[in-house]
This record gives sequence, structure tokens and C-alpha cells, in this order.
Amino acid sequence: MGVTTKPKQTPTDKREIYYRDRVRQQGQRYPQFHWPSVQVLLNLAYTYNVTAAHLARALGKHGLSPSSFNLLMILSRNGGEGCPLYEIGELLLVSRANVTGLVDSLERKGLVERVTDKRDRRVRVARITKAGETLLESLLPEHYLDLRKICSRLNTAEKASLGDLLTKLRNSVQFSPDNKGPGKKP
Amino acid sequence: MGVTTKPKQTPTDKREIYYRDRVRQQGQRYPQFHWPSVQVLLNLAYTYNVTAAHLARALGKHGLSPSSFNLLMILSRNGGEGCPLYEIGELLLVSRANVTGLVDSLERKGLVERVTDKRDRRVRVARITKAGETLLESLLPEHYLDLRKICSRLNTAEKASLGDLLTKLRNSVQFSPDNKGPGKKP
DNA sequence: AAAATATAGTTAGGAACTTAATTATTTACC
DNA sequence: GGTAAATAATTAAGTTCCTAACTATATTTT
Repeated sequence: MGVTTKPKQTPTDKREIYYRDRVRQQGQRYPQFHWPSVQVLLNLAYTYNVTAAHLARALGKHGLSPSSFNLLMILSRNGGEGCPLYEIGELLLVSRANVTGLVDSLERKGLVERVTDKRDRRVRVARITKAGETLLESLLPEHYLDLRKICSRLNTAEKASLGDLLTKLRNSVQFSPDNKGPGKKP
Repeated sequence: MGVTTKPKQTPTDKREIYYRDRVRQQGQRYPQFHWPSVQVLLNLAYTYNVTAAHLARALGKHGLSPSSFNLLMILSRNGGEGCPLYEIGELLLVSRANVTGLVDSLERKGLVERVTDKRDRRVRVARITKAGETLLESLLPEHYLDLRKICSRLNTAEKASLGDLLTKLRNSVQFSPDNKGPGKKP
């Protein structure tokens, strides 16, 4: 190729242009449009996606998805007792059907095992295996270091402030007055 | 059942207990464990999930997923010109294969249409239809109001501060020195 | 101009999720 | 004590994402 003056823009630039235009257009058209609100929510989504993708990539090198990892962490805490599947769902905030699938895949890899509870034969208890413990022990030092590095540009006050603001935002969603709720039917 | 003193705990309490225990255990076991960092990242994930689920529920009432909605918004900005599919992928930060699927589903609903670019016959351009425009116009006022309400407990300074802290965190992930990168193979 | 390379889109297969329906077991009620 | 209701897990079907392989078209190289 010859010597060109092509600017070679990154995808990020396209996104910036797109959002700048959107502000102008939508702001004029819709009186409800409030750029500072839209901006902070876009920022939240973007930041979450970037960090989640980063952590997922690191865990993926050990053959674990983020959910599988979190499930293993829960079982690791409970040790030999294990944890009923329904309780795993509550801790991970996912459906019971999804827990079934996650435990299936971890069981196939030999990282957890299922046992039936003696007292209530409806419930299955998932227990981490020795292999599961070993895997966790091998990846946790790097994982925790990673988390720490991700936050290292924020000082203590900033971390606290970010936590407070996130909590405030979350509460606003969860406990807003007009929360449509589950809309239970009669 | 008789009159009991059972506290009737919500799932949230289980989560709090779980995380409190985890801090103690992991903090002792792993010197790399840094609770303030772990806490702020958990908070980020939790807050994102809550807000995303809230918005997804609202858009779902109109038959749209968040991604479908964003795709429609992109096309709405471009109007009659439409947008090449590869560019949609760059704006939405998703794979081209996923764009194909999203456009498929919106095309089935009659909200967008595909046309082949005359100049480069490799590229397909997606264009929003009249029905798509109408749908957007019907839901945007409520959507923007929703975004605004979600952020209403944060004042102007807090929104700015939250935005800055999120950006700082994101930059730390994206531009950290030891970013393993795509690891291109020779 | 032909061959190699790059780009746009689709297809195929798979993982992580969802809700709704089904099965097994326990608890509550009369 | 037997039936009804609740609870735990699974299955089935569908959605949203992914990567890798494939097809068609354009561009570059020689």
C-alpha cells in the first residue's frame, strides 16, 4: 500500500460519534431525554461489560465460566456439607433450571458431585470434589491479584465512594415507588 | 403451623452471610485477597444486573430485547440510509454472527429490512421500517423517563462523580500494562 | 490478468441463561 | 389418614450471545 493519510479510526470513535449524534437528535425530539442520566447508565453497562469480559477470559483459561467459578466458590465455603441446589440459585441469583445445568457441567468435569439429602429426599446437595478444591487453589491467587489490580487506580476513598454511588443507584431501581413488581395475578 | 419465632429471612440475607464468611475465610487463606476491591466489583456486577434486568423487563413489554432495541436506535439515527451490518456489530460491541441473528429476528417482525449495497455487493445494509419507527416513538418517552427516574436519587455532582469513577475503573482494565491482549499467533 | 489475501455475511454448534411444564417428595388440612 | 398444596429438581423449548468454518465479493500483489 502507498503512503496514505487515512486516519485509521478505532471502533471507539464510531461509538463516540454515534452517541454524540444521538444526544442531539433525541434531546430535541423527546423532552424526557436526560443526557446525564443516559450517560451514566451507558457508562455503567460499558464498564461492567469490559471488566466482566476481562475476568471471564482469565477464568476461561482454567475452563471455567464466571458462573461455574462462583458456584465452586460457594461449595468451597461449605466444604463437606455441600449446598442444596435451590440455595445455590438464591446465592447466584439465577433460576433453578440454570443451576441444574451448571452442576451438570461441573459434574461432568469431576469438579463437583451430587448427593441426595437424607432428611428431605427432594433436595440434591452439590459438594465440591478434591479436584474442584485443587483447581480453585491453583487459580485463586492470580484471580484475587487480578481483582486488586483492576481497582488499583482507585484509592481507598474512591473505592468507597464508587461503592456508595452504585448502591444508591441500585436502591433507586429496586425500591422505587412505582416498581411494577411481579404483578401477581388474582 | 404454630406461632413461631421464625425470622423469615429474605434471600438477600443469605447472600450477606455468604459474603461475610467468604471475606473471613479467603482473607486468611490468600494474601492477594483485598476485600475493598472484591466488594466494589461485586457491587458493580450486582448494580448492573439489577438495572439491566429492570430495563429489559420494560422493553420486553414491547417485544424487544435490549440488543434489539439498541439496534433499532442505531438504525433510527441513520434513517433511510441504513447501516451496514458490520458497523452495527462495532457499535453494539457484538460479533457479526450475532448481528445476523438480531437482524433476522427484527426482520421477521417487520421492524427492519435488508438491502444489498450497490457499490460493494458483500455488504448488506439494514434499514428501519415505518413500523420500526412507530414502535420506537411509542416506547421512547417512557424509556427515557425510566432512565431518568433510575438516576433521580443521584444529584448532578454524584452522577458526574459516578461517571468519572466508572471510567477510571474501565481504563484500568482496558489499558493496564499487563493486558494479555489478543495474543496473536505467528 | 491470475493468484493470494482481506472483508462481509451467513451457518453450525455450543454455553449460559430464561419460563413453563413435569416428576418426586414433603407438609398442611380436614 | 388421605387429599390438596407447596417445594426441589429436572426437562423442554426458546433467546442471546460466542467461536470457527464456510461462501461470496473485493482488493492487492506479482
